[in-house]
Order: sequence, then structure tokens, then C-alpha cells
Amino acid sequence: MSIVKSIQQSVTESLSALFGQPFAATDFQVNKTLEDFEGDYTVVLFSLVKKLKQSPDVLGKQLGDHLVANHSQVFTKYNIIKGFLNLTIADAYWTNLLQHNYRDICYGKKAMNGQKVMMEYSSPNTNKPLHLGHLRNNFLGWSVAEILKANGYEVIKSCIVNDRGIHICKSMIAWQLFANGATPQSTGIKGDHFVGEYYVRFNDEYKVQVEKLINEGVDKAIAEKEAPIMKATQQMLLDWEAGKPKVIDLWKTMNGWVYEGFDVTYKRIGSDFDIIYYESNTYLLGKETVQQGLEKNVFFKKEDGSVWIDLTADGLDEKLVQRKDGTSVYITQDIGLAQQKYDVYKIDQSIYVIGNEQNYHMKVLQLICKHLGLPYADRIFHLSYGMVELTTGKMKSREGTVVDADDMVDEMLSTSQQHTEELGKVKDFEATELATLYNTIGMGALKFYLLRVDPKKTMVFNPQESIDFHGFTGPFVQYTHARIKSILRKEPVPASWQATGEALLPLEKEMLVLAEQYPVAIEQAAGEHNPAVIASYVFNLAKTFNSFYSVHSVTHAETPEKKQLRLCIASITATIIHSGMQLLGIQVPERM
RNA sequence: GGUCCCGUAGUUCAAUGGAUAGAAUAGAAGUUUCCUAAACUUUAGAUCCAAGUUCGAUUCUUGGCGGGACCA
Repeated sequence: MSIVKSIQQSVTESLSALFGQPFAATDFQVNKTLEDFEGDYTVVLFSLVKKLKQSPDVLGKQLGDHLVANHSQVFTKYNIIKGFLNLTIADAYWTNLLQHNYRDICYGKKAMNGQKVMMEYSSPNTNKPLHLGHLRNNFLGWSVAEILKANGYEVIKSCIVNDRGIHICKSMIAWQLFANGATPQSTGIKGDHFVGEYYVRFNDEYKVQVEKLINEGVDKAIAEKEAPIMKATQQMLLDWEAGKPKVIDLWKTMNGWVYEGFDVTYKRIGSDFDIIYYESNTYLLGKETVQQGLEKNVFFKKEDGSVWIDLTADGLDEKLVQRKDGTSVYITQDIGLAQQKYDVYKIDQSIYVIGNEQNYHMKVLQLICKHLGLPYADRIFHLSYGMVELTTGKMKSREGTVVDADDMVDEMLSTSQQHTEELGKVKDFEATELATLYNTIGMGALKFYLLRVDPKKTMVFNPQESIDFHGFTGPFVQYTHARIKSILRKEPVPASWQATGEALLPLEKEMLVLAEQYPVAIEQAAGEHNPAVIASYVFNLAKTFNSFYSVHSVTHAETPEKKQLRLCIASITATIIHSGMQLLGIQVPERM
């Protein structure tokens, strides 16, 4: 049991004993005591003051005395300032953690809870390469999956590839018109970038054609529809849907190029999936659901034959679920796939890592499922994350300001290499070790940078800041780990350690207090679907350790007992850093 | 026009309704005969505005102002 829960329980018991009525842990707050006050944890008394009609001082004294009298092993003393009861926890409580619960704390992992979660993330389009926004999505999805696993969930990672539709046809048309048979192999360009270039090429040509028509006196809206390259693309989409072999072949070939490129990127950034769905297989799903919805009168048909749902009672408006020609819209297939996931995998929760621009869409999806009475409606959770903006504003493909994921990774790796070489600490490393190290540091910096911010919030990407390896960064935490490991190579951690009753120094205690909070941080991170909680925690732990051992020598401690204590503290700190960073998808080096 | 999100040091981010609003970075000043200076120490600097609820509001409510997203 965590110390906070333990305090809550003791306080509840004491209050009941003192006042002869039942209390709950929610009747009061337990916080960590602020640094400038004496004590470790604080009970905030105000809410109790009101309930019991006693002054904070009188109430605090009664409670404090009762706690110390009945739990002398835990609470050694207390003080009351205003309405705050500051409790001091016995040193033995903290040192006991090292002797008994050591492993539990370090790994923070809980037993399996029998709950199954599907985590859908990444979900790229096959017409262009991944960019910075995708990186946030990938890191977030992967990390939250790990955090949920640490909390006892079984997690299935999935991805839906948007591999069909008008945007793919644009790349295909442009390739037919301009490529002269070029391929990624013949040009040496990575497949996803290669195909992306033709998507850009399409837009360039389209723009020229539209302008030409406008200059000939054609109305803008009509010009946009009638541009020959656009008409050809529309025709290609129809041919694809009709299954024309020539079109299907080209589609398969070009998507194949893209997947080859994606595989390389996914491998570098550490994304993986248990299941990959392809929209070309799922886009017809959900049609039956439309029929059922009509029969249940959840949906209604307009005069032109299109099918709608009325969500005005939910504060939204009417939403199209099937076009007048009978074809599906996005939401239809989303319902279908949600159903399939639920049927096949019997999942308890279905998480979608999708940008907040889709908030409305996801709300509609959930509402429709709810109105249809589908059992999985309440199990859908949209893990909505904010856009990544640049210091100069938003990324816009038209203005060429999109930061490419591969370029980003390349830059991080070369920066970490350059920086490491400048410091000159790794001259005895072999070539393969060096490559691994640069990768560990570069990816660590990038992942930490994107995960340290609350996912829900729009964040600003500052290129200079992202490659900074000082302060609140991945390399800072990695460096702390490497330094601890350096100590532990020289001095083995004692297998067992006995407290001698020597008082803990403030920083020794602080390290133990922090270590105790690791499982709490994991729980909080899972509850909020927020890896930033782990990033903050791990940084704080590393930072405190740096202060700790700049003041207190480990290997040259004052006494043998202190040396053993500090070796244990160093060891659990390294283990927690390793484990916490793992939850963020970040490796930690033994040396750097 | 409608719905939703966001406004905190120069900048990028924190803060289950709780004590003197924390970090990082940039700025200023220091620390290396001693476990890796990618480190440590000190210093200066902020809640968009106005009401309301509360013992107590960065947090909750309402109204402004500013920024963003989505839906027609």
C-alpha cells in the first residue's frame, strides 16, 4: 500500500475513533508537505473543520496525538500551521522500503486485471510520408499502451491504414503522367517519399490546369471540377471501385512502395502493431448497421434517398450516414470497424489515438453507437491530442513547412553524434556501440520532447529546443542513469541491507520518498492517458539524485552503513529510471 | 452563424479547489586535486480582463478580449 493510502486509512480510523462517526478518505486531502515546512505529508483540515465544527488547532492536535499514539512506527511527530497538519514519517518506514518492497517499487508493475484494451494509433495515409504530427501520435500511442500494460491491462496495438480513396488516386495519376516508369529502386528514393512526391506533383499540375481554365473565362468552382487531371482521378477512383485490374495493379504497386518506406520509419521510431487494418478491406463495413438503424428508427431517410441521424437533442446537428447513391461515408465504416473489433477481440475498451481536429467526428461516432444501442458505445475512448505547431505557426503542406519525420530523426541522430563527439567521453567505444548510443540519445531526446507535454494540449515545436540535451530532456535523464551505472560497476549493491538507526539526511530521505511515488505516478499516468506524468516524475527523480550525490559521496560515504544505504538508493534510482523511460519508449545507456 | 478547445516568467511547459504559483531554457553570479561539468549551487522574472461561488480560485460559473479547431 502506498504511503498516501496508508495515511488516509490511519486518519480515517483515528477520526472515527475520536468522533464516533464514520469517515471516508474523500473527506480530507493528503498532500506532500511543501519544502519550507517541517514534515513529509500533510493532512488538510479545512473540510473536517466544517464538518466537525472545531477549530483547526484543536482538531489538528487531537488527530495528531491520536495518530502518533496509535501508529508510532509510522508517525514520529507532527505540527499544525493554519489548517495544515504536517506529519513526519519515521525513517524506518522509508528504509524498510529498501529492505522489503524494493522490487515492487522499482518496476511499478501491477498484476493482470483481466481487462483487454485495443489501442489504435498511427493510422497513416498511403499518399505521403509521416510528419512531426504523426510522431506525436506514434510516441503517444505506444507509450500509453505500455503504461496501461504496467497497470495490468492486456493491450492490443492496432493501426488502420488509409490505403484507398481519392488521395491515393492523385498520386497514381501523377505517376502515370510524369514518372516515365521511375520507381523507388531506379531513383534511390525511399518509397513513401517517392509516392509523396507524385502527390505534390498532382497538386502542382492541378493548380496550373485550374488557373488556365479560369483565364479562359471558366468559373472557379467549375474549373476546379473540370480540370482534366481531376476528372482523370475521379475516373480512376471509379475504376478502382470496379476492380479494374490495371488500376488495382498500379495501386498495389504504389502502396507496396509506401509500405516499404513506412516499415523503415516504424522500425526507427519503435512503433509496432499487433493488427493492421486496411481501409480497402473495411470501407464497406457498417452498411448493415445503416439498415438496422433505419428499422429501429434511429436513422431516417430524406427525400433524395440519403440517410441521416438527428443529433440535435445532443447539442449537435443532423449527420449524414449514407449518401443518396448508397455509398458509405467515413462514419459508417468507423461504426463497422468498431463493431468488428468488439466482436473479434472481446475488448473492454477501445482507444483511438487521433488528433483533436477529429473531436467532433469521434463524438458523433460514439453518439451514433449509443443511439443504436450498441454494447461497445461506452467503451470507445478518443485519446485526443493537440496539434504540433512550429514557432513560425502551423505546419502547412502548401507552404512547404511540414517537418518530415525521417528528416527529423536524421537530424536528431546527427546532433547526438556531434554532441557526443565534442564531449569526447566515448573514445573507447566500438563502432556498433557508438551507433547504438547515438540512436539511444537522439531518439530519447525526440521522444521525451514530444511526450513531456500534456497530450491534450497543442504544443509548439522549437527546433533549437528539441535538440537541446540539457535540462528537462531525455538525455539529462539518460546521463543520470549512466553516471549511476558507473558507480555501480565499481561498487556492487549489497544483497541485503540492515538499517542501523542512523538518521536519514534530508536528501537521502527525499530520494526514498520519491522512489515510493513511482507506482503512484504510473497509476496516474494510466488514469489520465498521459505519459507526461512519467516524464515529469522521472526527470524530477534524476534531478534530485544529481543534487543528492553532488553533496553526498556514495563510494566515500562517512560510514560503511551510509555507503550501503546510498548504493541501494543509487540502485533503485537507476532501476526506476530504466523502467520509467521504457514506458516512454526510451532506452537508457550504461555509459555515455 | 453553431459547437468545442486554449490564454501562467522573455520563451517552452507544470500545478486532484489548498500554505509563499513550480520546472526548464534564455539572463546575471559562482562550483572541477574527490563516484562522468550532458552535472551542481545562488539570483532575478508570470496566472489576459471583469464580476460571482468559497474559509480559500491558475483551477469552478458568467460575461468580455485574444488565439485555434471543427460543423455547415
